[in-house]
Amino acid sequence: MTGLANTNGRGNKQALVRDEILGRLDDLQVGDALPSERRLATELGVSRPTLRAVIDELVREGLLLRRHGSGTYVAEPKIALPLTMTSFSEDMTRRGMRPGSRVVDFQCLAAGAKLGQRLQISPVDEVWVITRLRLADDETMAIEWLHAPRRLLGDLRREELSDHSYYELLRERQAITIASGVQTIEPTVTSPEEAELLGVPVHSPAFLFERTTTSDGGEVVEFVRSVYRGDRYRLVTELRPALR
Amino acid sequence: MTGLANTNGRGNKQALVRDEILGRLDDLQVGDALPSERRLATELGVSRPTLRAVIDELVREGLLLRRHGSGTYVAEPKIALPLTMTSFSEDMTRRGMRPGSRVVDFQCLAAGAKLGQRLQISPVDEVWVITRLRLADDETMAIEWLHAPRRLLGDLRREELSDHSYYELLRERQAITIASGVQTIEPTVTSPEEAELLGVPVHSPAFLFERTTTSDGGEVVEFVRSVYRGDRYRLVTELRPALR
DNA sequence: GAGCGAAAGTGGTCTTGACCACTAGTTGAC
DNA sequence: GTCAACTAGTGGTCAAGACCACTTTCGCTC
Repeated sequence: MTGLANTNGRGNKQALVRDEILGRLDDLQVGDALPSERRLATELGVSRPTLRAVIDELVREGLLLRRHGSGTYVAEPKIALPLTMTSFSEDMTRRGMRPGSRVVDFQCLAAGAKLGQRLQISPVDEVWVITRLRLADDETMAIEWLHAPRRLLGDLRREELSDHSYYELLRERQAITIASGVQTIEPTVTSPEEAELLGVPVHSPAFLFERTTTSDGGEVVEFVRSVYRGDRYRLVTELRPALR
Repeated sequence: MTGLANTNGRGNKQALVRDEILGRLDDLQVGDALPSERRLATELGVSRPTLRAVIDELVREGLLLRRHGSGTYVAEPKIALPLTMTSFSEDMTRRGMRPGSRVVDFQCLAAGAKLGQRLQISPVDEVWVITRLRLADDETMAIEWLHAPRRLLGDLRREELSDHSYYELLRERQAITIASGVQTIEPTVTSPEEAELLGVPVHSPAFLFERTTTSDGGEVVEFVRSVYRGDRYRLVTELRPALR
């Protein structure tokens, strides 16, 4: 899935160490201990402060946890919590800001196992992956990666993306109407690639949104992953009467 | 407002430096430059890596921004974005987890200017400030600071807080019914105090919730500030038909 | 076998120093 | 007045090292 890599070719030692540690995490269970910092630093050929900086990141991201005097351990996964939301453009307009959107990349790929599962298609089926920036008053506020089964859109030209929303294209081409969806929101920190696109420092607090949307015929029509700047964003919820 | 301090008496150099910089920020405008790192380090009597660690935090929190080769500047404030939400206990129960709540502190204070404004009372009016932990299966998931005008609750005993929700107390004592509210959600990182209460490392990603709730008579009955663990939480939204 | 103290191991904090990469300001030539 | 080159300033990355504080393990004694 594009947008997830945290080593965007800069190849500095921190990035390389991070890759290495993430690779090792694949082979570990929750609760397993990593080698000690001194040992890992030696093994990976970096200084201990450099290693610690990377482990600091992974701890902040909830992947690792440290215990003073004991060790560094693989952390436990997350819990879900529900709520609802309106669209970016609508919100920006309501705030007297001019919403904008810019496609920075789009390509067609085989779905693969994970994305195939999310979209409920075969892993070999093709998927459009569209990378867009969401702007308000010409400032980048969010990055969005839209994944849509190719069979729903057929061949696609960049101009079509600029001139129409995905939902409009679905309606026009396939007579498909959006019915419902599920979205998750997590706090995160920006990767180097995300930081560059958003114009913020690396490892800044941010919102990570992931949304799976279903048509009224019951099929999954998109999976969207977005990163919203935490320095320029907060969510506001209108609370309903008879709060529990 | 309790819970905001990020130096909980540990008094290490990073905490002291952080206080000092935050103090200086009070006198600066958005866009103003801080003194250079080398200069600040000398002025504050710390090493440059130590200073940088603190500035890293403040950058992550969206208070400062750095430009390579240019300087460190006061960052711009945030934008709002709306949505809605259900209660902690309800969610935990739905997930097959046992919700719990524990009062760790409660005291009566004069509101002060800021809190007075939020609660629409005089700054000299008294306010109950109740600090609670929210637990699921005996693990702390969130910290909550409830601020309520004293005149709504009168004198309060700890057992009353444990045996009743605030809303029940309002109904019983004042015949007040909750009508609506506004809540904001931001990504943040945990302070040392919050980290200790939550049992997570300092500067871990977390959700910061702030909620102001109004009765059907139109008066503000509470201001609540909560920090939810980002490593054990994500928000899930059910999206409505006809997404815009 | 249990308990206690010491040692060894762990993470946490800080310093000094070096060097890289970027930006902004200054100066000189045209 | 403009432009290019240079310099000085900025942040960014990394290393080596020391020492503190906590936890775990081991060895010895009872």
